[in-house]
This record gives sequence, C-alpha cells and structure tokens, in this order.
Amino acid sequence: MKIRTRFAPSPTGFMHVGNLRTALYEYLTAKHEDGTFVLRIEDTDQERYVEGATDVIYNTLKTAGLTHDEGPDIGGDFGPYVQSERLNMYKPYAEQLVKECKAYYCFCTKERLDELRASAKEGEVIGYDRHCRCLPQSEIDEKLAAGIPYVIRQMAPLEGESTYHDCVYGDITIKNEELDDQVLIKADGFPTYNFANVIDDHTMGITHVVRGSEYLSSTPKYNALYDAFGWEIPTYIHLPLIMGKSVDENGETVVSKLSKRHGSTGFFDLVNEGYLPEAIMNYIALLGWSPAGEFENREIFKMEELIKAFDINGISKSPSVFDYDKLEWVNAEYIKAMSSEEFLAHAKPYYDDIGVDAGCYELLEEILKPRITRFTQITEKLEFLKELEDYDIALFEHKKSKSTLETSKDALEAAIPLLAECDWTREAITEVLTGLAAAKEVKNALIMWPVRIAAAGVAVTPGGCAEVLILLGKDEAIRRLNIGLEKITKG
RNA sequence: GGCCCCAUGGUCAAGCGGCUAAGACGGCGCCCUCUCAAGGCGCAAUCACGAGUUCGAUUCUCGUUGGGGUCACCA
Repeated sequence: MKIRTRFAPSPTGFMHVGNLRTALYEYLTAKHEDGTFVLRIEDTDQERYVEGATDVIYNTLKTAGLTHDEGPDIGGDFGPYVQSERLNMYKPYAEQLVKECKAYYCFCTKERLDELRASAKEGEVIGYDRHCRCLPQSEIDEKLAAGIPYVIRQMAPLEGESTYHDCVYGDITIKNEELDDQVLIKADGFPTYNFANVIDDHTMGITHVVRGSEYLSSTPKYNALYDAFGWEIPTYIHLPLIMGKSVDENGETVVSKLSKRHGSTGFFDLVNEGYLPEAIMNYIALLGWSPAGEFENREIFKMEELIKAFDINGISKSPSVFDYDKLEWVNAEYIKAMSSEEFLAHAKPYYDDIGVDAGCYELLEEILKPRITRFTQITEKLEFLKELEDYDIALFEHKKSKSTLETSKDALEAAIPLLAECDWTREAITEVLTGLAAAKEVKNALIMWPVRIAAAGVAVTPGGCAEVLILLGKDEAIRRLNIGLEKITKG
C-alpha cells in the first residue's frame, strides 16, 4: 500500500520553522517510499481567520520545495481539502457514535464547567465529571426538544490501560482513567480539532501520521476514536520538538520551546534575513534526524538527496536546540556551491543598489563568495565603494607589516605615478606594486597596506589591494590615493 | 500538581555490552597572508547522579535529579 502523509496547518499567516520541519518530515516520509503528500487546511476556527493566510501556506511550501500531491489548490480524489468545506461531514459520524452508545449528548453549560474547574484544589487539574454520561433517555429527549444547546462527548473507557506504538518513541502506555470524555462536536455544531483530525485522516486515507511530540499524550484519545469506529489506527511518527535558547533577565541561559523571542523563527523571516530556502530546509532536516549508511556524517543535502537518505530510524527522541550559527554555516556552504549565474542572480539586487559596474561581476563573485554567509551582507562588505569617508591616518600604521606613516608616505608617493600609467587590470596592478616593493627592497606589505588603506579608507576590506583598486576604477582610485598622501603629509 | 516523554562536549549528534567515545557547528592555536574571509593543520570540550544485572556498562533494569510536553466547546 502506498504511504500517504499529510500536512495540516491552520492558516494563521505565520509559518513557524517547527511546523515547517514537521511538514518536511511528512514530505520525506512519503516521498522516500514514493508515497503521496497531502495538504489539508484546518480552518475550523473562524475567530482566528487571517486574510491571505492560506497563501502564506502555499508560498511557504512552494519556496521550501515541498510540493504536495493533493490539496485545496490542486485537488485530488479525497477532497475537499479545506476543513471549512467539510463541515457537514463530521456530525453524522458523531451521531453514529451516539447511536452506538459510544458517545453522548452533554447539556452542561460553560458556567457549570467553569465552576467545576474552579472547585479544583490548588495546583489540581480536573477534567469533566461526566455529569451527562448516563442521562436517562427521557431527559435527553426532553432537553433536545426544548432546544437546549449541547455538545457531543465521547465515552472514554474508565478503566484499564491503552498502549500504542510510535515509530520513534516505541510503545506508549497510559491509564484509561487519564482519558477525558472529550468533546467531539461543539455547541455550534462544529467539530473539535481532534475529532475533525481523525475523521479527515481516515477518510483521506492517511497511513502515516507525522506530528510533533506534543501529541504523544493525546494520541490515546485519537486511538479511542479509531477504535470506536472500528478503523485501522495509522502509523504514528512523533517528532522531537525544536527548542530555542535565550538569555533571561538574570543573564541565565534558558532553553525552551522555540518561539519569537528567540529571534526569527518564521520561515519567511529567515528568508528575509538572507537565509536561502534550500539552506533552511537542509538545516532543519538535520535538527532531530541524522543520516546513516552511505550518508553518514554528511551535512549538505539537496531535497532529492534528503528523500533518498531519509529514514525514520534516524529520528532522535530528544528535543534539539535551533542553532543559528550552524544555519549560518549551512547557508555559506550553499553560497559557495553556487554557479556564477546563481550567484549573480542573488547578488544583483545588492550590486544595483550600490551601483557597481557589470564589468566587476566576475571579480566580485570571487571576492564575495568566501566572505559572505548571506547575500544581505553584500551592502556592508562593499560599503567602502560608496564614498570615501574621512578616516584617521593612524590606519596607515600597521604593526605586523611594520607600516608607519613614514613608510606609507613613501609608498604612496612612489606608487601613485606608477599606477597612473598602469593598465587597470589585476595582474598589471599587482605587478606594479610588487615590482615597486622589490625595487625598494621592502616586503610587499609595506606597499600594499598603505595603498589599500588609502583606497578604501577603512582597515578591513574584502579582497586585497589590487582588487580594491579595480573595483574603485582607475580615476577614483588615484583620486583616493592622492587624498591619502595629502592626509599623511598634512599630518 | 497528575500523566507522558527525554537525558553523550556550548550546540547538532554517531554509538545500539568490550572503542584511545566518530563527525559537524562554534571556540582556541598555528600555517597561508597587504586587512577580512576562505582553505590547510592541530587543540580543548561529552557519556547528569546513585544503585543493581554482567567477567565487563555510555549502552540493559530501577531509583534520583534535571529538562520538555500535555491536561479546553484552541488548533
């Protein structure tokens, strides 16, 4: 039988990387076995409806490279794929359970439930007291006839225990007395999330339920439902949570469930910060899963390779901390692996912003590729190209190369006329400068350092002296060198 | 608080009774070098604790501690 997994997000307008990783694993679980990946939108909560939120979901999946085989936008044999369009399906299933004495009408008011909870002792948490579980039929009919609002609750088993198997966590056992008589249909006639989930998963033929480990303890409730209907329980794959690390007000490092206070955790937030979608997916694939066999110790995976390498056995049980440093590294690896065309396509907007000459593209790629971990850094790396800022002549002094104001002045005086006559190529410039050093019998650094400083006006530049000069263009470069010389001369 | 789950360096992690306990990120050092990177080489850093089982436990069992999750007419 073909594996079918589903991604069932709620349209909140925000895609958390934790949810996205769940989607990734759902996708990989299916695709590794050549199965089907289904997208279902869970939008039963009208109050939380956000305009355009479903588009965020489509866009996320698209840019993340997780293409679904069935879904609201592309259809499929198990539609509709939007829960709000399935609303009339759920109640009959619940009524069926009522008829079979596996569920019951509950007329308890919200107030009564609130009082119940309020009556709980300090620190104690109590569930529903099953007040309506054994109402006489006459009373039920009476209330129904009177139009008293009701919910439908499942009759959970009262004793014994339930065990189920999870592919990651093994056998999980829970005492049945822990199970609540959960609401299936709300007073407004809408299904609860849990109920809709089970009905949808079953009717959509979902074989593998992949979800976060926060569902580990509520899974017996789901299973009770499958059992009540006599349906086959799906294969469960619960995923460890992704945690975030932050520093609290006392300076203590705290680790907790990844959330906004840990920095950017929305997929598009990360993309906007310059992380490549492929790199993000690559990184989060490795959060909670490690490759084995021929893929052991491998860190960089294209999506097709992930599909091939993915194995449920490699999923770990313990939560993992989202590490921005490692993501940064993965992103840099992707940049380094880019072709010139790809690199330019990503860099172009930043180039245009600065106004660099197309003739410099090749050189810039060479310079920038090993130096940026995100394309957004280009602007800052090329800052020196814009305007020559006023700078402190102390910059000319460099201990290691023994550069001083004195040697810098000499170097600039000698270099400027030579450069003025020089072909403006990297090779020619390098030759002139090293030639000058040789003629003066000094180390290259004594020439390169002051020339580069005068040209850039800052100590740190991407690339070396010749590269900086080329990027500036001959006229601007010579102009800046003269300014440098003037500054030193004036003191 | 009840219940469930988890526990190898700072982080991601391999390990599945016997190993000098992999690898990666990060850190540090060295090399290269006109700066910054990249690259190369190297170093430091881990089995939470306590009982068992066993000839032998990181590995199996129990307990302790710590962490996380969950207890809605939310999804």
